[in-house]
Amino acid sequence: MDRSGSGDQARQVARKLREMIIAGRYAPGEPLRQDVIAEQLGTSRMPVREALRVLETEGLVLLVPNKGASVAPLDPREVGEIYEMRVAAETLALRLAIPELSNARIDRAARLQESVEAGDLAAFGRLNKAFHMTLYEACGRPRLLAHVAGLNDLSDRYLRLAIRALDYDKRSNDEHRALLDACRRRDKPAALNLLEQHITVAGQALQDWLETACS
Amino acid sequence: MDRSGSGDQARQVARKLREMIIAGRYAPGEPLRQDVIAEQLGTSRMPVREALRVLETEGLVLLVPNKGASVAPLDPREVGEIYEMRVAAETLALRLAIPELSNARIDRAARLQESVEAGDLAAFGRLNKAFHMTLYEACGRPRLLAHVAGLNDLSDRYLRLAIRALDYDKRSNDEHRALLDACRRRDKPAALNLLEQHITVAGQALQDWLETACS
DNA sequence: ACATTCAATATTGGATCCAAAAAAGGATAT
DNA sequence: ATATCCTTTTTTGGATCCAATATTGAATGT
Repeated sequence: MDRSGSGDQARQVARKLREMIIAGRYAPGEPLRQDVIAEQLGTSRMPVREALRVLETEGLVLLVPNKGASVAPLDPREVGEIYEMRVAAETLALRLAIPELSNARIDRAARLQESVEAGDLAAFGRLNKAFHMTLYEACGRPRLLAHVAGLNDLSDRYLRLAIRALDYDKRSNDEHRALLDACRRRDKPAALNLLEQHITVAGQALQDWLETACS
Repeated sequence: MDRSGSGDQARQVARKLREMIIAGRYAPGEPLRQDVIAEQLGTSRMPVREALRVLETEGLVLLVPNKGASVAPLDPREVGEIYEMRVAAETLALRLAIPELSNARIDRAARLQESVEAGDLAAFGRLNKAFHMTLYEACGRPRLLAHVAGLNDLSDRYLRLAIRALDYDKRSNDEHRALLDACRRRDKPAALNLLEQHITVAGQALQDWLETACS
């Protein structure tokens, strides 16, 4: 098959499963049978087992000895924790990024924001993440960026459920534009404030909706 | 039931390898041969392979397709990034912990600090981590705590190298006592300030020493 | 009818096997 | 002597095999 990753099917399996779980194509709590996945992806169980280990440490899969793997359940009470961590990590990333921001990068982010506003709801998660990451990437901290991306993956699973009900994207657009403006002015305090509010408010709205809707 | 041995050797292997790497018993960059480790730990290669995947996502192991695993190299330039992340994560943890801190927990931390001061240098890393985590655990955020613990593991690899040269532990003791005092007074701003300084200064000293000593 | 026990089944975890890729070593040519 | 090619060895990655554990379901007894 794909020779590009020859010698590394576990990574490919992990990537595919990760996308599927984040996109909600596997239900939370759903058991993940090794042989089923292996057959679906046309490999043996071995790469699947390694992939499941990786996804477990990423927090997307629950792995119980001798019982097997299942999609990590969604717990609305966890949303608060994830968003608290996002505020901490993303404000750090932006703080470190702003002094390094080039106009070209800001323009790139602005174009992504236009795509967000033009795109459909299905693409929102992906484009929204790309917008934020484009700004953060200027900080040049690979480990921090990986951490931010991981938190984004975790929260996207919850966001999917609420995005329609909350008009989440509408609200987000104004804040994104304001953030871009602050970045253009290289106004660090304003940008950090906007970002913190952006994330905090979004997390609060999300958690509120989940807790009322799921009960 | 006998939870200890059966059903999950991969976790045990991961735990042992993790400890070995953090303790510096494997040199940075050293290749990790699957069959060697398997024989040393009395298992087959399979649990070793799964463990290596896990340790790779934790940032302790480098895994190159078809080439094998090696202990993640130490790069002094990375120390700054890790400590920036520690400040963000640990101040968050402490901020959330302080309102929940019981006197019993503070006393427990204080006893750990006494152990730190009494213990030898070899035990410093472990006891120091236990001291901090005891305070943080009151925040009740499992994911955040796991993240903090992971960052601690990463920085301990560097700290090991410099701890003797820097009289790191001496400096640390005063700051720990001051932090305990602030916690006893439930003085959140003071505690957060002390913690931020504690981590930042330690990181700076560590990075400076590494960059001069390694060049 | 219901709970319990025990056999049958399914699924995981670990070991082994095999092929492919990389590394090591040695012969040859310049 | 050195570089290059080719063979041999080592090591990884993936598939398969087997044992141990968990789950299912049926049979039995109350």
